[in-house]
Amino acid sequence: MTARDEPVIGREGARPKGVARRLEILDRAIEVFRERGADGTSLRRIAEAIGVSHAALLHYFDSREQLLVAVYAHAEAQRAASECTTPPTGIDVMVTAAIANVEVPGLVQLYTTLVAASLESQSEVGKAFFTARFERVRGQLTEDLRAAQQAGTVRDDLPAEHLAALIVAASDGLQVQWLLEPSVGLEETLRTLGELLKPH
Amino acid sequence: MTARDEPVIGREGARPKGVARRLEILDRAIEVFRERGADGTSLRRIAEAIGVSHAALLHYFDSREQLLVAVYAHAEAQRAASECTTPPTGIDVMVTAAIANVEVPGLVQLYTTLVAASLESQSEVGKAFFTARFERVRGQLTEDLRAAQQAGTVRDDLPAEHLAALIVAASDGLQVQWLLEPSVGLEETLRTLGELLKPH
DNA sequence: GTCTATACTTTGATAGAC
DNA sequence: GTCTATCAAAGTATAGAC
Repeated sequence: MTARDEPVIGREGARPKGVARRLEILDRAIEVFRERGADGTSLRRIAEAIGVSHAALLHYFDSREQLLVAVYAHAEAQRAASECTTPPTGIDVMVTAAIANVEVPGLVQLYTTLVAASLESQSEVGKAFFTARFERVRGQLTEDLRAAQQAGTVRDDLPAEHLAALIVAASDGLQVQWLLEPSVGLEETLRTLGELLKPH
Repeated sequence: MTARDEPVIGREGARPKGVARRLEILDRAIEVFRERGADGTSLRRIAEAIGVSHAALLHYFDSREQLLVAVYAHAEAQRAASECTTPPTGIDVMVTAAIANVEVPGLVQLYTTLVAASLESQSEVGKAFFTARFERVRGQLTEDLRAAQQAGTVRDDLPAEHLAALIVAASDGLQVQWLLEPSVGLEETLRTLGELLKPH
């Protein structure tokens, strides 16, 4: 996935100038999250850190949730773009992604918060974004796993779709457990999942 | 786990009468969640549904988060108490628990929201509750798995602690994926995880 | 001990001026 | 395109009635 594929979250009919300013705001917002985490991320605090009014942010994003989703999507796209070489096996992708996520605690916190918010019935953008994201990640992982099954590196007696969903779920869930209790051992536990997937 | 073991979330020095009223409030709050989900669960809405002022709720609970954590803890304890017979194998426990959870969407939503909130640095009660809960569930599951490993029903070439953390993470993560996209197949995927755990 | 009334502060969101 | 002004709602805290 390259940055070119990044879906534009927010105003659809944005002008080029507006798009540039939007990206500028997103970049600065990501910096804010990296520095201070995802704790006091009200519209006013973000706006203050960027140097504009909170109403200005709502000029580019229809709601606070839309801004936060755009921030997460942008950060994810940036990280994906920085990885030029895509590792072959699916489990390694998730391991390295989880490790990279956890090195920026604010992002995991933001991700978890947004996923939880997307479960609420009011959430429109969040539900759409994460539904699509889960489907995309599971789909990609399923392909990788199927190839690995044919190559003989992953056991082929279980459906790849299930394994893909399990990997995503385990990765998400372990990151949360690790944030609450670092002794869980994120990397080792994910590698144990990798062992589980190997053929007999 | 019986209801007797339920930790008292909230005021420590509560009198018997206060405890009774507290439980009454919790019972009614759970009803509210069952009926309307966890969408518009502000203190004022909950209070209105119960028939008291929102300030009255804060007489029994120090904060909104404390009330919500108590609601979840109470609902979990109720459900645990209703299961008299504890299934032997660890994976089945998680499967049935996940199925039961998902039948009350509001509870999963509440759980996910509270876990996300507990990651914030301000969260005190939430962080304490979920850290303890994860440790307790992982510990119990680790014991079950170790017994199953010695009985030969679970492969013993991988550490039980890792498997326990994986089961919890997969269960939590899959419930979220299922809520966003029911076609994921919560039960089947969890049973596939059970297959992964079987010895060669 | 229990609860209502009330006020304070912050929040997301909107409207309109420049 | 950006701001100020303003609003309604929310969490929180206090005072006092019973």
